[in-house]
Amino acid sequence: MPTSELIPLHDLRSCCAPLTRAPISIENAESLASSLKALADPARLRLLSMISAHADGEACVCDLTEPLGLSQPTVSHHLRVLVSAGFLEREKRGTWAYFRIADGAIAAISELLGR
Amino acid sequence: MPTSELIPLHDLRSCCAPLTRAPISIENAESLASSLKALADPARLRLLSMISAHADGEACVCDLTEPLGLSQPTVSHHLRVLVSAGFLEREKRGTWAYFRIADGAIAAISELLGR
DNA sequence: CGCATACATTGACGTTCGTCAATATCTTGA
DNA sequence: TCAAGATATTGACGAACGTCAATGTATGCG
Repeated sequence: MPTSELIPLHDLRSCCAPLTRAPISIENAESLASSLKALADPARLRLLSMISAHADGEACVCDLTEPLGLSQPTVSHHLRVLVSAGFLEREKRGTWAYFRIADGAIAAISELLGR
Repeated sequence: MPTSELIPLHDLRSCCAPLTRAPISIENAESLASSLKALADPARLRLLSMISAHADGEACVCDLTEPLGLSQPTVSHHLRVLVSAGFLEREKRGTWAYFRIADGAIAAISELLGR
């Protein structure tokens, strides 16, 4: 099963109105739910937090595995989910894969929910 | 299994800093993930949207079942999840149960994520 | 009281999810 | 070219989730 690509967060943002104004469409509800689902896990929230608090705003898997307390495959899995959802960007430099927060991604969700 | 009560959203709000500043604690990550999980479902997002767009900002189960396209027990289930998470308030009037958006609930999540 | 209506609860079922051990792939350096 | 290290993928397993049919509970009305 290929990593199913989620709808880009920018598309969510372009959706008509805040959640609480007019009835959301089924398609938009599914898109937003997918994005929220990617965020709705303690390990992934901690990963986002750890990465953005890390030096230079980036971190490799090896920086994250031990402090998170999960196995390396599990960490890779969570990072992949976050990249697919558009919350992280991945850059391979040498043997290492560096992850950083995708600019504006979290703000997009935030705006969609609130006002 | 008794409806497990989630940490009140206000407590989430009081948490130290935005997600992207300092490493979030495990406890806070779990609280926030629980709240997000309650939101991360298409049916529940549509319910929130339909309720706040409904006349007087409130709706009963019977208003929601048919437009949502799910069975009455399923709708009740989703509403219970949203009430438990603090996104909805429930008021029983006669035979009907009226639901409305809990003031500031969504904004609390929104603020926690963004900026 | 007894029936109808509105909603909640229970129990079951298939699906999705989080996790790990094992293994595969890729990159660097000797 | 080979070995070592970093990351990704696969496969398996139990837990949690979304859904419904069936049933339970409570409220209002004759």
